[in-house]
Amino acid sequence: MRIPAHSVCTAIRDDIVAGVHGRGSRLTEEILARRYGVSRVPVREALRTLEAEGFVVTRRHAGACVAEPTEQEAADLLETRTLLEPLGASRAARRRTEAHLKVLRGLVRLGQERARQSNGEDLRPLGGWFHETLVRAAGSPSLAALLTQLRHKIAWMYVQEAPAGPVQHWAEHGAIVDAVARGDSERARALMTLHTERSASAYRLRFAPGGGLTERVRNAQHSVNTAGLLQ
Amino acid sequence: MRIPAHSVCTAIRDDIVAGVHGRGSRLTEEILARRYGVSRVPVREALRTLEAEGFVVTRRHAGACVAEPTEQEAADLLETRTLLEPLGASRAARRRTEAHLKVLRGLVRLGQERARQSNGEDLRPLGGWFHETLVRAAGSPSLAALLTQLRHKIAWMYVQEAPAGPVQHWAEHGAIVDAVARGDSERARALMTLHTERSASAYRLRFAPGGGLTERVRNAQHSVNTAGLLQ
DNA sequence: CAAGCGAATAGGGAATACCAAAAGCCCCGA
DNA sequence: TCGGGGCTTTTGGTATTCCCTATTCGCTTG
Repeated sequence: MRIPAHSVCTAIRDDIVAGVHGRGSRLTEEILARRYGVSRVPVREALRTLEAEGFVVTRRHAGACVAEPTEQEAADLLETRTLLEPLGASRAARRRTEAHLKVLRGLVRLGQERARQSNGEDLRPLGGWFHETLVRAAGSPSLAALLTQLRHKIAWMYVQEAPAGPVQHWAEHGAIVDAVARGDSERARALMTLHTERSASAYRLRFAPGGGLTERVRNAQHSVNTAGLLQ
Repeated sequence: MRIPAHSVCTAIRDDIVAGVHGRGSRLTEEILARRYGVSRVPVREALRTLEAEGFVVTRRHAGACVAEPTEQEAADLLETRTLLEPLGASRAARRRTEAHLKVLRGLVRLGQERARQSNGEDLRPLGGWFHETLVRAAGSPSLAALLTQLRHKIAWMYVQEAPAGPVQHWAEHGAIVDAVARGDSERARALMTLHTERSASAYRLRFAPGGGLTERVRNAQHSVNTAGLLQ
């Protein structure tokens, strides 16, 4: 599986989010390098980036492991998003361009259509794109980076159940875009607050809600992962 | 100036915040390596980290430059902090340990003392330590990392004027710690909201508020920096 | 037999050398 | 004066090497 070296970071992150590298599993530079078909240096750079993003933890001379966020951290993640997403919406209402509006309206149109017909899984990525473009319309790269990181982590720790009312869900998206189009930043913020609070209930923790995995099981999983990497 | 290679990242970040590497100035790997007395590899890793943190921007095959945040981004930074700091306070109220409380009370005691006597600059770091320990008491490493990054960036882009009423300022700190000690998360959040909103007015943008520096001046500064690096 | 200590090993941290490719520049010519 | 082409600089990436530390396994000893 040879991968362009400059996107090793994305590849590893995706694999972590997808569960290929399990929580707490060891990330050996040599093995990663072979797995993605690059040398150790790009791997190390990627690991530094992922460490800064909070996906891996490193101890000096002891290498990198996939992080093991607690239930508390996972909860904070959702709450952080419910705080920042409205900020993005309000900023977007002030700074959006016509091009942004066009894309947003297209996404909403598509989403509402599909929500009415197929309540299937194919509108999950649409929701992601919607929020992604919205925060980009806010014209603040750092805020956008923050929120995309948050979404990545949330996708990692939570499994998003099919939203209870997809039509309602996308109606809210539409209302937000309307407020953004009118430049009504306060209404956009309020609507987004409601929206994120409502959709937060559709997220369920991925790992055992009780107390996490035992050491025995963790080590077993680790062996499995290592074996898989060596194939 | 030989520096342990594993802290090159911190060194560069500190230099950026301190203004040694000016906004938009070029960061050549070779020069950085010589400046900090390490080889290119640690420098490259550090640059990846700093890129993830938003302090530098890189274009493929065109190297790294110190970022040039717009006025908008700077404003968003302050607003983001006023949103996240209260979250940290409320979490701290639920999760703080006795050890945390002890340190916080000590800091407040010290700060209030110095605020009464010398309204000088020596209580600036105290404020930083206070907020730092408070967010660590929240027991959420990711939230703590987020807020420390925010503080670094704010220190980079803003010059903090001596707070108008240091006594009042530290009285608010005391009230927050009291709420945290009682486990009253909602009151801690509310107090912190007030506190951050109030202190936000003490920050003034570092760079020219009009339209930034001209290309001419920027290049001149760049030469100066380069000369300084080569000494 | 248990517990603790020490040696062996594996893996990360770092330096160095080297190459390819892309970007930026500088100069020359139209 | 402006545009294009070649040259140089610098980055991206690989390979190799050395050193150092954490871990682990086994041995010794109580």
